[in-house]
Amino acid sequence: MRNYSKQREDVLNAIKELKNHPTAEEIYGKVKENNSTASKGTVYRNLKNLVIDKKIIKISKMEGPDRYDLVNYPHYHAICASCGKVFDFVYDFDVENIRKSLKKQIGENIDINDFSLQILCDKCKNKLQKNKI
Amino acid sequence: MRNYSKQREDVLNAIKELKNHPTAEEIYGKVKENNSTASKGTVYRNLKNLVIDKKIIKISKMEGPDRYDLVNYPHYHAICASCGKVFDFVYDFDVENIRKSLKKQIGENIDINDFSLQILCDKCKNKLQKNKI
DNA sequence: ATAAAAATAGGAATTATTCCTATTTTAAGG
DNA sequence: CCTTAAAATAGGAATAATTCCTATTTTTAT
Repeated sequence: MRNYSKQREDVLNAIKELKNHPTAEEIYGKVKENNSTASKGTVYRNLKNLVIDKKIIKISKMEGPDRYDLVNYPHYHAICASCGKVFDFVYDFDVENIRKSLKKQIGENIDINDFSLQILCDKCKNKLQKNKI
Repeated sequence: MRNYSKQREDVLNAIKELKNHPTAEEIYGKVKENNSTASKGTVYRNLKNLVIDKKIIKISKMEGPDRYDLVNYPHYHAICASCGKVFDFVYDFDVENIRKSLKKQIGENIDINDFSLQILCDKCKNKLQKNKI
């Protein structure tokens, strides 16, 4: 594993400090607050690299910018399609079996980095019911 | 269930015609090609509504705009964090059990609309190995 | 020590998404 | 069938998010 550049560490540290799924913009802000030289391009590049390296994952919602979260303990995200609320949860997915199944279907021995669930939360379910959407 | 507006159907039809995970822009293009009056705002609004209604799902990658796919048969998506390649796959997730687990953890009886996997495909794994990233 | 490869700064350029207002359409009630 | 309120839309401006570009710096490999 190649050593992280100063800037990549700055990005990772910013996420650690921010907590609660910051956006790229918020991360860039924190990075600058910490007097890192990292430019916006560098932040985006390193967010991608950190995702590839499984240090962080990206959380995408139906609205607003993408968000990022540390991979510090094994948890996943369930994201409401309607209101965008993100629920952290733990679950023991049978990763090995899923990987085998994928191997069979696509012929590749991929690595599984993350699961995410798109859901409808109670509040939104009720509201949609009421509005008959 | 409220009837779909003409425009919402136009958006859904555009996705059906396009196949292969079109972007909002591509969908808007197709919608216009089909002489729908739908504006861009309408396309985005209805993409969200169609996701909430489980007619389509959104696919988010590490780069490029979000993409959409029909929920026509039960399949999920595994997305390479590095190259963005999307693999369709079928898997029998134990939805009921996952839902129960979520109920216990977050106290809500959410609906699960979709699963998605963030992965590293073989090609990218090898390239990263080679480059020691 | 040196050359090649990779990463960065700085910010411009582009692209994606949201938002706004006036208008039109739909739903509900009498 | 009217009437009114709520919801959805058109059109496009405004905003926000992301990518891209060039010159420079840093790292890696030899």
